[in-house]
Amino acid sequence: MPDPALRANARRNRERLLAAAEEVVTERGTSASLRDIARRAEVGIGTLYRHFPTREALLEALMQERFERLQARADELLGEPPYRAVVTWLRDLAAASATVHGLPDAVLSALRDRDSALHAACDGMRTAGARLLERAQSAGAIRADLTPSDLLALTAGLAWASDYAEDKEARLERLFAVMETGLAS
Amino acid sequence: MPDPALRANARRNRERLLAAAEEVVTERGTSASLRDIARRAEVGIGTLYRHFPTREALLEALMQERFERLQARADELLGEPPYRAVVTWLRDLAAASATVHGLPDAVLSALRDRDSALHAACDGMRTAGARLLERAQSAGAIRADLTPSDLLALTAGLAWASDYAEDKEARLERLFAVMETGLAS
DNA sequence: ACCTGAACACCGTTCAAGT
DNA sequence: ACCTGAACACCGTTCAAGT
Repeated sequence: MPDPALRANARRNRERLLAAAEEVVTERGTSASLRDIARRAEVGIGTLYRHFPTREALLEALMQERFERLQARADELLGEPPYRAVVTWLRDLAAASATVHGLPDAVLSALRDRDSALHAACDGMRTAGARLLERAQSAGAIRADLTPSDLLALTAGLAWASDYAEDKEARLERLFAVMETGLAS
Repeated sequence: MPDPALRANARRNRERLLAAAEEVVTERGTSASLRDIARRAEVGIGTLYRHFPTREALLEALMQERFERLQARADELLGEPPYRAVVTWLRDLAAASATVHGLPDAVLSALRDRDSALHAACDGMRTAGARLLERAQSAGAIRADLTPSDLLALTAGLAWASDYAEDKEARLERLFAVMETGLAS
C-alpha cells in the first residue's frame, strides 16, 4: 500500500532507498555507511535524509515486517503452555536478532531511548514478551525476579555473542540451552 | 619497570598517552577517538601511532593488569570445588568486562582475530578459563557441550547486555543468576 | 514538493619534514 | 630515535539552490 500522499518520483526514491538499505545493511550491518546506501540507491544523500531523518528511522522501516511477525507470534503463543510459550518466543526473537549484524545493539539502544524512531517498535516487542513472561511467572514456571527488559536484553546478549562464533547458529543453540534451563524457577 | 631502551622523553610520552587513554576510554568506551586521546596527552597524533600502532595495542596496554589479575585468580581457584570455581571466576570476568564500555566486544573480536594485538591476552584468558571448565565438566558439574569460547562469549554477552540497563550491576546479577543455574548439567 | 550535492566538522591513518 | 602535523580518504549531517 504505497503512500498516495507521496509524488510518484518520491515514492520511487523511497523504495530504491529501502532496497539499497536492505542490501547494504545485510552486508555491513546496522552501522553501514548511509552514503553507501544513498549511492547504491542512486539518490542524493539529502534524499536519504528527507525520507529517513535518522538511521533508526531507516532501520525501523527495514525491520517493520519482522517485528510485526514476532508480535503476532507472541499472541499466537498465548495458546500454548506458559513456559514453553516464553521459550519458543525467545528462540524466535534470538534467531531474528541474529540475522543482521548490530541489530541486538539497535534494539537495546532503542528500548532505552524514548526519542528513537525505533523505540515504539521495540517497546511493542517488550510488551508482547511481557505478557508471555508474566503468565509464566504467575504459574511459577520462570524466576520471579526477571523483568521483561531483562528477558529482551538476555536474548539480545546471546544473539550478540553468537555473532562472533565461527558457527553462529550452533553457538546460539548452545547458549540458548543454557538460558532455557536457567530461566526456570 | 620502565623500558630502558626508550629515551626519557619517549617514555614520558608513552606514560602520558596511557594516562590520557585511561581517562578517555573510561568516559567514552573502547572506540573513543584516538585524536581525543592524543590531544588529552598533549602529544601529536603520530606519536600515539608510534607507541601504539593499533587501537588494540593501546587497549592491550590499558587492560594488561586486569587480565593478569584474572588469570592469576583462575589459578587460585583451582583449589576450590570445580563448579564453584568456574562460577566464581566467571563472575569476576563479567564484572571486569562491565567496567569499560565496549570491552566485551573488544575481547570477543580479539579472540577471533589472531593478528589482533589483544589476541594473546584474550587467548590467555580463554586458556585460564578452559582449565576450570574442563575440570568441572570432568566432574559432571557443567554441561559437556560448552566450549571455553562459549563460556567467554556467554559471559561477555551478559556484561554487554547489562550495559544498556539503568541499574547495570543489578541487571548483571540477575542475568548471571540465570546463567549460573543454566550451566549446571 | 521534492531533489541535489557542496560545505562543515569531524574521523583513522600515513608519511615527509623536522629535532 | 623520536616527534609533529599536514594530507588523504573517508564519515554524518545540514542547507542553499535548484526543478
